[in-house]
Amino acid sequence: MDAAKRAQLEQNTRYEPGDIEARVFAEWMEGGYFHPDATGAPEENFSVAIPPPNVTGALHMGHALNGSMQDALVRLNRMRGRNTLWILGTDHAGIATQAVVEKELRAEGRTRQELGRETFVERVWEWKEEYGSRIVEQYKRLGASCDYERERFTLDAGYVKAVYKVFKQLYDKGYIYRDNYMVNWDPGTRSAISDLEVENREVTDSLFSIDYPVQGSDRVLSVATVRPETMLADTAVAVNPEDERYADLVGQFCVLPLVGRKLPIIADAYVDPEFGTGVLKITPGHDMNDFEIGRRHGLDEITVIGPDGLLNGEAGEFEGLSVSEAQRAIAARLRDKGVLRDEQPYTHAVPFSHRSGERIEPLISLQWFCRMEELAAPAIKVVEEDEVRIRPEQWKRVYLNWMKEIRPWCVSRQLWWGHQIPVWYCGDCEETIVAEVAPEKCPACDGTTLVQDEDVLDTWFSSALWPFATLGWPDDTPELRAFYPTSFLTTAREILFLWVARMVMMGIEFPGDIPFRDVYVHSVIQARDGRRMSKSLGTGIDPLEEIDERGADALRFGLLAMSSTQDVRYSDAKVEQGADLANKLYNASRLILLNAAEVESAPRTARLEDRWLLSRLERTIASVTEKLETYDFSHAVQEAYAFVYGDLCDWYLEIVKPRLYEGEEDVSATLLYALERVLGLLHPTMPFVTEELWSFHPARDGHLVVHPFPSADESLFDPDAEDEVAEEIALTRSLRAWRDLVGVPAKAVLPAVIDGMAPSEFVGRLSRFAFDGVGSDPVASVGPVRVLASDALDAGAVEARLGKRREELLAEIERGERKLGNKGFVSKAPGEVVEEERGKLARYQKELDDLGAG
RNA sequence: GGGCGCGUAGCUCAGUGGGAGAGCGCUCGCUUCACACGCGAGAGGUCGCUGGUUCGAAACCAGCCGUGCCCACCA
Repeated sequence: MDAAKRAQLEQNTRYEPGDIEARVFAEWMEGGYFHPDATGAPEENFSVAIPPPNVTGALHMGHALNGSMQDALVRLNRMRGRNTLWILGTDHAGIATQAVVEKELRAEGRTRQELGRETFVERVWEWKEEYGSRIVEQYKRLGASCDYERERFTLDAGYVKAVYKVFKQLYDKGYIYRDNYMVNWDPGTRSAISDLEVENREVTDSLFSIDYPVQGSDRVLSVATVRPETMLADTAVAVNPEDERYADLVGQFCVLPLVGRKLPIIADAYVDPEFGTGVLKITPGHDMNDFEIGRRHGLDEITVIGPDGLLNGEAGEFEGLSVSEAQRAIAARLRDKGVLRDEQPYTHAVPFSHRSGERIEPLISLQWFCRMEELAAPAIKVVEEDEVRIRPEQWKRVYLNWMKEIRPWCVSRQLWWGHQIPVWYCGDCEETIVAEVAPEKCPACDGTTLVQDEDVLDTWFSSALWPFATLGWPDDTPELRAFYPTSFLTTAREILFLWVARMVMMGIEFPGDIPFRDVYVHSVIQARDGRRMSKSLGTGIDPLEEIDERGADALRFGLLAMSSTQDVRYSDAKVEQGADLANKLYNASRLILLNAAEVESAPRTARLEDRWLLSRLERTIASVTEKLETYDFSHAVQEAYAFVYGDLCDWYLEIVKPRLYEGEEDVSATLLYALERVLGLLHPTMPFVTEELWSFHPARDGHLVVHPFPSADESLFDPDAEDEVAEEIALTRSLRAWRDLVGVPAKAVLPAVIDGMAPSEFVGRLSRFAFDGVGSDPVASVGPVRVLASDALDAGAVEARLGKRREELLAEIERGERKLGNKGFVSKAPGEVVEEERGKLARYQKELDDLGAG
């Protein structure tokens, strides 16, 4: 350590992450540590594809947690010498990004329609160029060791190539098809959205009962509906085939009130005879179930609600009304006609758009779909057989249940921002051409009036290719050969279906191998009050503010420590704990580095206390490492914390201070060794402070980021030393507690004698007892220690403490005797448990005897 | 309607068959020459309720109460 660095350590008594983090990160980037060569095989390499954040986004706590977990494993493996690649990039996020830019346009008083498609898309690209890199910069603040030189975007040229190739191949296999089908229409974005983008909310509507007269009869069928406005599109009335009440009417007709249309009365098992009157009006144009019933029975499909959410020309006099206006108007008309039999409040689940928040309008429209059964089959198999391991285990079942009931995926979106569907229609001969690149002319008629499909693909269609498209697929790139399949994926459970499942399917279908070996589904960090962290609720906590305030290491430690298999509330205390740990490491390092003799960092085992520390250290390394490897981040970091605070700082450093100040070589070597290993152990989770401290370490031969990760040295495990020192520590604590409870002045050194073998020197020093046996009569016992009378002792307090201890012991002895007096316990409990109980009883009995009768 | 969780110290959470733990907060004592973002000590819990299994239950089983999330085509 040169003089300047030494002065730096001497002067600053606190760890200040602010400037250090930026400097250390710059050193990593300069060193090129995050940019591996594309060499080696995937089995020996380590690679991760980051869940790509939306370009519209800013780093939120979900990213920060997810990033902390990935970085911990990426750094661990990089330190282990594996060729390690962490790919990052952003997602074009069709709807979300288009919405942001449209909002900007609105503020200028313009619309995207005024601009036209081409200009609008250019405008979104400009927006992306200006703001799209913000989130990547924010990942750097977190310390994420991604390969920033291999950044990808789901709309960059190579990616488009991959998407088009996939579309074409799926089309050629017959999986992708175009059909008039009922979709979830979002009037807010005026686009179809997939089932997964729909969220159901509890809503209280009115349940109307409307009388439909049976033709040529005076009977009426009363039907219940929450959507009378769709009755204009009714094309049948259905009853359950088993329902005897209506058996005679099946095959006859009703008359649709207000419209006068003849509606066949059909029988379909979907109808629940128990619900309402057991009669269901069928509106194939505006209800998902009715649509399916309609297709089964060959019913007409009438559309009365347009894509704008307004009633169309089919609605006659109601044309132009909004859905809710139409509902009121129609209900009023039905009331006038005396056919509105009943109206009741009714609470049920109603689909809403996850995107716009508007109520979904099921509409029939011409869309592109992808059938999923064939793609799902192998994706089910690999998870069932644990080739792809989903952890925690419960999410494996959730994945499989969903996959086994998979439905066709509506992949087209009526947007402008995204991958425009690679389908062209010939204006001359009506040929449909699906191609990976825009065709020059129609292959059927050589016509050149080709028009590309207006729609774009669902954003998740391109995200599904992420793990391999980012590595250069479909080209046979060195990256693909070296890093695919990737090693693992961390994700929030909300995108298990939306993204993870689809990556598995596409990975198997295209590059021909699973996209990752392990999927770890992490918990969700909620706001401090237990609500969802969300921008719109105002409950979000900004990771960048936390980093500014307490440092990236503190935030990373905090997030990992609070993470769990269940959702948890954000805990400032855990982040604070991380900041405290960084400061503790810094100060422990100061103590060691400024005082150690000039020796080589190495374990020295001549002395008991050193063997104890080394054994504790190596066990901690083994345990923390094992927890990191099994995604148990929370216990990993908390265990490391406990070692640093407890074993290392509270005990070992206090025990060896005299030796350290003397510049003794054994303790210097051991401390340098322990520090080196602790910094390495903590580097994956707290990279900045550990890298910074490493820069002061005499053993340093390069950056810690590529220093070998410590591997537990079992030859240093020493159970005897651990037991022996643990006992001495326990004795020290009892002595300190006794002093405190008896109210001995803090500085007073109490004379005492001790039974049996003399304990280590530190017991007396750290408890401020002098075991030299001079003084008067013993006045109290603490374990094997006889405290002698002295001026510092208050006789009354000593007596009170003695009495209290006696009571405690009597209670313990009673408990032990009761337990050992239980015949069932003695005969059925394992022998060692019984023995342990006997031992405890004997110890308590002895302590009581030593205290005297009082 | 189905599925999955959760209910442990004032707060946030660990603990999954042998004497209740951590961090924060609280109380008391320490300006001890690494750190007052510190050190030492302590108080605080019939482990949601009721039954059951067991020599032994916070943990396993059943029921109930409370609470959260996911999935779902009963109008």
